Amino acid sequence: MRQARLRADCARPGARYHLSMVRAYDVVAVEKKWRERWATEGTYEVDADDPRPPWYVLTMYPYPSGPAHMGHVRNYTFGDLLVRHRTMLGHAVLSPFGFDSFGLPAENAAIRTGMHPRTFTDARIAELKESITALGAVYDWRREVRSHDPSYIRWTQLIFLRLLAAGLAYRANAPVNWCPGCQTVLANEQVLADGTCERSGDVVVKRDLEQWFFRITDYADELLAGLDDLDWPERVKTMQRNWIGRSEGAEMDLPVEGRDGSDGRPPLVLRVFTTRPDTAFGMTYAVLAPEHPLVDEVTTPAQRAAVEELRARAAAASDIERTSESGGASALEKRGAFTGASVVNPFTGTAVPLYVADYVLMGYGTGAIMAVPAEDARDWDFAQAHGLPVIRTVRPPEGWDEHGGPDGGPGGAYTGTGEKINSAWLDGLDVVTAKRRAIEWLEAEGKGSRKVNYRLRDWLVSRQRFWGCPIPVVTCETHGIVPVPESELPVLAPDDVEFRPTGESPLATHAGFLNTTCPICGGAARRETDTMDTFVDSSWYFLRFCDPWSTDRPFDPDVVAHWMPVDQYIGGIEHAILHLLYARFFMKALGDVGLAPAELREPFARLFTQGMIRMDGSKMSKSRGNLVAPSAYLATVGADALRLFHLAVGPPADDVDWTAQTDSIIDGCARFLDRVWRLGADEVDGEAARRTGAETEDDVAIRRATHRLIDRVTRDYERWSYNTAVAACRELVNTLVPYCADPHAGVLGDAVDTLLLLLAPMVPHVTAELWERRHGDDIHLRAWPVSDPALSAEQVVTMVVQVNGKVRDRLDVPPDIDEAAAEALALASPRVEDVLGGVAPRRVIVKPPKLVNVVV
RNA sequence: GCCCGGGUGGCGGAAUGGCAGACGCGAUGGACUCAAAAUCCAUUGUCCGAAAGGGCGUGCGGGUUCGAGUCCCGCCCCGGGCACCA
Repeated sequence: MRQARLRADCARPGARYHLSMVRAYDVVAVEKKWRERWATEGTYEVDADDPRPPWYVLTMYPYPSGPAHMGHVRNYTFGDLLVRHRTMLGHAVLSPFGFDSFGLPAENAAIRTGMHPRTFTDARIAELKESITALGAVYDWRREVRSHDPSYIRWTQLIFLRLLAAGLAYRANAPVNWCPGCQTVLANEQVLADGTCERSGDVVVKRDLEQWFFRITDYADELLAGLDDLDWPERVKTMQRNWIGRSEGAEMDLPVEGRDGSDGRPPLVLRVFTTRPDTAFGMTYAVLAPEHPLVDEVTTPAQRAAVEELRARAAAASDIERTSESGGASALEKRGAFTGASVVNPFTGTAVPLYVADYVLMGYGTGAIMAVPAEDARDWDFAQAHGLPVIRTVRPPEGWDEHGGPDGGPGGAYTGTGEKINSAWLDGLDVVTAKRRAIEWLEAEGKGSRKVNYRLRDWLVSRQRFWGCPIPVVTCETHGIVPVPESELPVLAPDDVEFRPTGESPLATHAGFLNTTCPICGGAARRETDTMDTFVDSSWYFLRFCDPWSTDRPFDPDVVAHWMPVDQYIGGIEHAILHLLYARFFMKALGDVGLAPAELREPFARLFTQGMIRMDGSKMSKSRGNLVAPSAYLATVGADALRLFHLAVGPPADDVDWTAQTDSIIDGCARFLDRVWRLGADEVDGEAARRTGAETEDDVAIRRATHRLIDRVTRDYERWSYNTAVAACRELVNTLVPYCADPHAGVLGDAVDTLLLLLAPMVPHVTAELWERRHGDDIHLRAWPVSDPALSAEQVVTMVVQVNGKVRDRLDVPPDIDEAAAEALALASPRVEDVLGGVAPRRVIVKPPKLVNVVV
């Protein structure tokens, strides 16, 4: 092996990477050997009756888009490292893998090529599986799941039916987001802030359609409260909190003037939601959303034309136009029209004008507001534009009207705290108290009540696509919507389908699929042609992984209770809201319908979001066409070096820039592994005969360095600081190489063994090979090393001596030196005496054993 | 506009309020070689100095402290999220 000279040119045409180094060992052969070993020996297959304590590591299952790219490599390297590390720590580690295999790309490919999405998808899965395995990532492949597998579809459909039975799934007509590119509706979560589709980038339009929803809003409070106890990145939790958007306030009724019922017409009241009931005395007008059902009713003939024009414009405008044209500070762009009607302020009995304006949204609260320009910036802008009065109900800070505004200009709405004014019986109170009193008054008078509102909407799950899990219901002429009996699941899409360029789902026109019979009466019925959002599949796959063999239910709750929650979940920040919120909802809902353990409320105890790979300033992705294929690296430097690169380059949570320098850094990783190889295989050039017997001072220093390394690396693994763990290992190697000139056999052997154990989770192949040569057994079944405190403790430390905060001397001292000795030693330093020049210290700060600071 | 991150050598990055720049990449010089590759050794923030040594340095301006990359206040720049949610 010493003579092995691998001239590894990059064989693939177009690959960027070219290795010109001569390697110390046959990387490709070694890595292949161990990959096969792990697979045939089932090293990482575990069962629920394993006596070791369970530990569940999960990396988000991928959409199978073909061979792995660098983002996958990075992702699965972190996950695999944890699996191997936890195993060495003595856990039974559940490490499953699967594929999120429903989705639009396969259907688009079918439209393009005529190939059935299943054929296409299975081919992509084979490629991805192959390249993930080539990284040396280990999984319990017996547990593999694929969303599109009939044995998975069956349970996804059963879950749907149970949710339907529990009232957590329902069908409703609603204004929905329609993506013309994807030819389907989207959930709110799948529409980006600029009003485009997160998948296709097309501008999403509003349509009224009958759709299926999951009642996620029933869980809004629990989804919010549950976040507090999760060991997740704060930023992800904040994003979920904002998305749920809980706000407390009150609803109250504003009687429409002249519509008290005395003229025979039914009485008319306008219900509004506000978070600031304390400001009601400052209401100077009210506003309806353009889509509000009362608009027609209240608009006077004189105003009808203007109101109609506004509504037409609002309806035509997409959300982007509506926000971009009128967003921002400019008051004049707030578009609205007077209805001609007035509403009565229940607090004052005063009538104020009622407007229609597009800055009020039908989808939130009641779609109508009381407007208080003095204490709301949007109302202020609108009031300015329409010449409406302002009544302050909170005393603004001194000088607010002169310089309280932006850039010290004139102040506008004041939304802060302060003393209530102009508010009758609320005057003199603070805002919080006034808010409470106002609500109490509303409830006592029967004019309103406390109300909590959420930004969160129910989850729209139906998709007008073919390549998804069919929704298992039929529509019967007499019985309406009827669930398919559970015994008849799964409902599978037919194979003999034709994909049209229009993008229309073939299910909608396939007579054999469409025509069926009603499970209740046996009469003619029509199948539901919508399929489920693929986020439904990914909302429970981690539960199926626990018990993928279950044939009578999706999974055994007891087995799930054994493994769940996932101890460490790893994935991209892009799922901060979508997948992670849906999966949390599913965990709660499945518990409540009796499928999952009821007490298991949260699926993922810890979450880590790794950084993405950027190239030329943008995310490396297939759609941007800037992928760097790992294959060229795997065939040359090998998986270990590529893994090491991702671990060493920086903190795992940070983004990585793929630059012209990157290949050199990867070469450096390969170089390091070569050095480890030479140490482990006793091939260090010029290595002398090894001593035995008594250990010298230098030998003990190596022992100490080895044990300190155990402490450092162990701590770094715990805090996800792999870059510093790698750096620490490199330091030891840098120390060991010169030490090999005159090594003590036992000391060197222990040092190298320790190094291999610490590196094993990071670079599993090369460490396994060296360990086998040295000891004959499998390093990955060995225990994680533990340091000897007597050896890992520092023997001498460098004490810094400062004069006025500037370092003037460094002294070697024992780590347990006391204050008096440290001070005496510092003051006796010739260099310190020199700088002091006879001046007596004014004060001496002593922090043994690290520092003495002499102040003059 | 609001809410989070972040700004440290040529580059990626280290640093429980206590030696700024660990480790690596790149660069420079040297050993080995006919030569190259690989390998090994040394140097590498910046300025002054032959050297010893010293000055200056963590986006900018203040502050707290014996001592600040780290804590506080006010800015600037970069990245991300949210954005008429009443």
